[in-house]
Amino acid sequence: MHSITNKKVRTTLTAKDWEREALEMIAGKGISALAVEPLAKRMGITKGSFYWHFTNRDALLKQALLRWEKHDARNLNTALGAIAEPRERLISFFRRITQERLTHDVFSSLCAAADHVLVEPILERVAKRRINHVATAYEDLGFEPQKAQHRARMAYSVYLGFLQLQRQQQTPSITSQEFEAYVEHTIATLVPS
Amino acid sequence: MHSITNKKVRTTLTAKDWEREALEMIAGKGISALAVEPLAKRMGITKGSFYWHFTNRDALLKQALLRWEKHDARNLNTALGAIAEPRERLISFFRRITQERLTHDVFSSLCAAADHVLVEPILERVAKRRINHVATAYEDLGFEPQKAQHRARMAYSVYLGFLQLQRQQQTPSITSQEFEAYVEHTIATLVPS
DNA sequence: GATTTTCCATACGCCAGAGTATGGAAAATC
DNA sequence: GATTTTCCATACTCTGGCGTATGGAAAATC
Repeated sequence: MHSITNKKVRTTLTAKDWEREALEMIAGKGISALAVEPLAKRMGITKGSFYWHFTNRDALLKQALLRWEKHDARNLNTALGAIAEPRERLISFFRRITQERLTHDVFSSLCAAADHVLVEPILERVAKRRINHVATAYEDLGFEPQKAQHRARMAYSVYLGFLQLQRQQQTPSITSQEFEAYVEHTIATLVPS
Repeated sequence: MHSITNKKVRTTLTAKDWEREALEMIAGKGISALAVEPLAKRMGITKGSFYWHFTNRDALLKQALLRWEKHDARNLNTALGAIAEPRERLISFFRRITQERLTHDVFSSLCAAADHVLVEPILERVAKRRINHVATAYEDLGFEPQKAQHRARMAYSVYLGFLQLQRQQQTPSITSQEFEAYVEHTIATLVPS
């Protein structure tokens, strides 16, 4: 009944498989490209399967987004929450821009569809979570709560703006030293030494 | 032959009229909603007219985008280039975020479609133009060219991030004093006194 | 081993939007 | 005032994606 989670062996698909593939699709082509027939083709299967696992397209989207959000929240707490030194915590937050390809590509695609009914609440929660995370780091650095909140929102804006520029290819090559210099500059002006 | 540019009188439409309406549509519903039949309906007319003025949908989009870009470039030079004091020039740049509804709504919609083939080059040129504008302001403030460029890119990122947050309704009400405090904070950290 | 349940293939109907074809009215031109 | 151009309406076709209906094979259950 339950599928064997082996590779190579063609086994029956689960809803989780569809959600994973959906996120891949979103990361690559954006949420508007998340169509069930093309998705099925990518998985070497037909629609028939999909509509057995999900009631409709939005159901898949909803589930996939929730899965992504959980992953992101967990990510924030483990990878970043563990760092004690607040300055390091902030820097690591910005460094993460270049890590975790899939997760960030999905996020970038979601930002591009911020007005979508199913996407908006996700982005809202994620933003609140992340900004608060950064804000506490600033508080640990001695900022008063209000200032910390402002600075955090601003830092997060820089992050969002960076993603935007990345999508328009206005960002210097990610490996170049020019990019490194830029990152150094923004860190220097955003987190006080 | 040429239509009378009077109001009230139902006159024949021009390509310019279509472009204007297209920009309104883009500002309101995004570029993916720029469909010719709905657009025609909004103008109280039918497709037949459209395909007389344009060869296809992309032709309209292209023209509308070019028109918008020109307006934006002109806007940058007149409204902002006139300000002598560099600090004021920068501040005014950020203030403009809340001005010029239509122009900015269009820009916001374009950012959401940054990966579109026709949109990307526009955003690229506009970004380069705006960032350079800000960079020279920073240079006038005494920044060395490299630092000025970095700071400008960062400032522009803040602007883009703000637009993003605005699209996800994560921005405090535009009229509230909380918002004013936030703006003051970002200005304070972005432009040195 | 017969039956039920799980999972998927195939074949449909439906709809929105793109683009085409054609005709016709009104205005401009002669 | 006859003719040509402009500009638009109407009526199609075509495509892609959504969702449904139904049948069938394989696996699980009895």
